[in-house]
Amino acid sequence: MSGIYFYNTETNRKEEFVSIEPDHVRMYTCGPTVYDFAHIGNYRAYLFEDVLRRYLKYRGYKVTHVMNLTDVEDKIIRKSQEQNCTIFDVTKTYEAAFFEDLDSLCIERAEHYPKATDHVPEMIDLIKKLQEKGMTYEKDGSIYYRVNMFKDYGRLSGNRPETVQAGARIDADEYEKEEATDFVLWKSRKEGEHFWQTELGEGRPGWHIECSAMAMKLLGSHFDIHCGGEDNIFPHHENEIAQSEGATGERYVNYWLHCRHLLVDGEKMSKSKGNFYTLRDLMNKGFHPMAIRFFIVASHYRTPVNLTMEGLHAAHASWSRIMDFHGRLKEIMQNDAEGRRSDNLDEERTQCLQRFKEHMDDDLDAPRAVAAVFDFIREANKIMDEGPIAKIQAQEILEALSQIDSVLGVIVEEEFILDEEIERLIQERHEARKNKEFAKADAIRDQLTEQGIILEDTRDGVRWKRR
RNA sequence: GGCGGCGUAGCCAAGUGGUAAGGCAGAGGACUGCAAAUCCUUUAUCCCCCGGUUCGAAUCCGGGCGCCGCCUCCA
Repeated sequence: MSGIYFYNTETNRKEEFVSIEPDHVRMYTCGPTVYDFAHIGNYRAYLFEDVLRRYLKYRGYKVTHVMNLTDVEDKIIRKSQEQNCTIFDVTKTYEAAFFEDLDSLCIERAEHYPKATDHVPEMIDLIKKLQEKGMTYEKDGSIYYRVNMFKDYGRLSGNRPETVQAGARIDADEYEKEEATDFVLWKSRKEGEHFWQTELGEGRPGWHIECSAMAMKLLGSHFDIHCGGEDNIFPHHENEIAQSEGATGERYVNYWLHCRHLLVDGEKMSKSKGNFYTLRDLMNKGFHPMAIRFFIVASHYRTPVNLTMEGLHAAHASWSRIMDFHGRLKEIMQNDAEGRRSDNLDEERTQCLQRFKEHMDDDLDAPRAVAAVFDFIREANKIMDEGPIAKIQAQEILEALSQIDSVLGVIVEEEFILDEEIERLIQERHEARKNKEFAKADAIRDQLTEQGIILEDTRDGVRWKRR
């Protein structure tokens, strides 16, 4: 059987994935800077990574996944100064919000969420290693990485140091460095800023160093996969390679996977354009988090996704189709009647699972994998329309669906109870229908629809679901 | 200026040499008291444009046009 293929940013090719340790994948993904609520574009990256880790598990790997939390950085410091509080007061709020959002989106927890502020000693060690190798220089108490000392610089992004300088914007950093491409490893203390007292002096770490230090601490100096949004390719990940490999002399990461940005109405999200959405904003507009998840998860991670309200509505409809199918099977399981077994259905189920795997193996081609699921749903519905199927078969399909959903993560098993008032209305409508008082029955149905409860009359009685 | 990516129906989106998946929306039909759900039929003579290679290209090559991202701390 063929293996899994991923598009590696470093080689610009799809490559067969081979883990360093058999059956175990070690991956690092760049997490949020907890200075504000994350927006839906940020979650695209986390959702892509979630599907990646879920799929690796689906394919039998044990996954050790590390996602960092950047909790010391310019914007955090600025906010703490404005609000006259510590950086920790700022970060704890948004960190909590971040985890709440992960739960809303059914994003699985990574194995580790290291924070930068907890790993200053590790960063210091790494910087010292680079110093010993003569790859750094100091200016006014700050320490810089000398990019020219790393001959492989530019391997990932294709930006060679000499071309970066050509047309790049003028360095806006307040710190002094020799070459435009050099970057700061350690920032000397500034008045009013949070700082650490260390053997490198008083100051705080630069941004890139935290990922190298924490990744290598938790995953080793050479691991399998590193992910992030496309904007991380340069300079962040390029610099991570330079730091890590510069210090260890070993290869840092085998596969670099990056997702494209999520656009809003064709444009990059920004506060000034007013097209900036947090997950909470979209939920307040009435979108179910699973519809939002489906919208993103069913797109290909290497294609820019354009978020529109129309698109979200379509995603909700598609997701409902899956949920309806799931509900239909659950209902069969609960019915007393026993149906017949359909060989065709077995065939369709097997084929669906096979196609799902085949497409996900091909660089996580979710659009095609999802199409296979819809094909199956249509065929299965057709067979079930012809007559009841055997319970055991419904059970098998539910199991297949659950396997697929262990990757997509969009099926919610909510066993919620209707409150008495609604229960009473449904009963009242039932009576009205029996007496052919259709106007009254329809009025009740409309009323419940407004409350988000949809009624469907079937041969076996009324069925209800949430919008 | 440098690096990378994209351009397929009303919308979203697959397809990288063999004659256009899938979802949403729309239209018609079956079912229904009416709906909903479900099923059936239907919706691109054609894949941004122009050349070229080929028996054959949306798919490869060359040249345009348009759009997006990155180029120092934004996923």
